Amino acid sequence: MLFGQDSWKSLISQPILNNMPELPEVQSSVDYLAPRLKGRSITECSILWERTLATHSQSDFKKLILNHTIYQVTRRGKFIVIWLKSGKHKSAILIHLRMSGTVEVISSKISRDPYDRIILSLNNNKELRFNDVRKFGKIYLCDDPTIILNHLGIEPLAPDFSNSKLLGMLKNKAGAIKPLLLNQRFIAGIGNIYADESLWLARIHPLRTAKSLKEDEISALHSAIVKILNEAIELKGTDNGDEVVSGGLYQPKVYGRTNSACLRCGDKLSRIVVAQRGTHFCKTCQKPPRKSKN
DNA sequence: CAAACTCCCTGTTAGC
DNA sequence: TGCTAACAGGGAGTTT
Repeated sequence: MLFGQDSWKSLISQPILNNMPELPEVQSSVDYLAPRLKGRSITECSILWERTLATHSQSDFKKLILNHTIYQVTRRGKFIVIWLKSGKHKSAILIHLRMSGTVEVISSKISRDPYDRIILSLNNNKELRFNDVRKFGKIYLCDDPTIILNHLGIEPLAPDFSNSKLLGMLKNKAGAIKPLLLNQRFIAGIGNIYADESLWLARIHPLRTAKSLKEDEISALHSAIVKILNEAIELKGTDNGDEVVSGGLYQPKVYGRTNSACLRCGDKLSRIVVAQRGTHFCKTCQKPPRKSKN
C-alpha cells in the first residue's frame, strides 16, 4: 500500500509499538483539539462506521449535534470530552480512542483516509476526523457525561492523588498490583505501557499484591506514576502543532523491550502475562513476591 | 469480590 | 515464496 516516495519511510521508521492511547496520548490529543475546536459549530456529520457510536443511532446522533457549538475540550481518564451548547441545552461528546483511534482537525479539501470512521464538519471549512484502524474506539453522546465519567477512579495527575492517598487506596487490596493499576475504576488513565513503566521505575514486581507493598515502595510507585505520566505528556506535547497529531517521543524503558538489557542493571528484561496483558519487567530490579516463579 | 475468559477488529508476525 | 493462524491490545460484559 505504500509506494513511491513514501516507501522508504516504512522501511526506516517502522514503529516498534503502535501508539496506544493512554493518559498522556489522550492529553496530547486534548491539547491539540482544544484551540482548534473551541468556538466552532458542527455543520455536518458523516458516519462511516456506525458501530463507533456507542450511545445513539446514526440519525439520532446527527440530529442531536448539528448546529451545536463546541465551547470546551477536556480530558477525564482516557476520555476526550467535547462540550457542546445549543441555546440553553448542554451536552457532551465523549471519545474513547481505545487501541488505534486518532483525531485530527484538517481542511475538508484534504482527501479522506480509508480508516476515517466519524467526521464532524466545522464552520470553518475544516473537519474533525476520528480515524480508527481497528474499530475499537467509541464515541458517546450524553446530556450528562458525569454519568459515565463518575465511574472512573482518581486522576493520577490531580492534586488529590497524593502519596498518602495511594497508600490508603492500596491497603487491604488482595489482588496483584499491575491489574489494579490497569483498572480504570481505581486510577483513571493508566494503560499497559505506563503500568509497566511505573512498576519498573518503582522497582516493584507486577505480581506483588497491593497490600504487601511497604510504605516506601508505595511512595516510590506514587512518584513513578506521576513522573512518567508527566514526562510522557511533555514528550507528546511537542508535536508540530499543525494538522496531524504526531506520535510522541517518549521511549519506554521496559515496555516492548523483552530480552533487551535493563537500562538500570543490564540484565535481560522478562515478559510474562498478567491479567491477559503482556507484562514487561526486570527480574533483577523487580524482586518477585515471596513464593513465586520469577 | 476477584480472577479469568470472551468479544470486538485488523495489521503484523511467527510458523509451516 | 505464499499461505494461514496466532497475536496484540482497552474495556465492557459474562462466567467461574
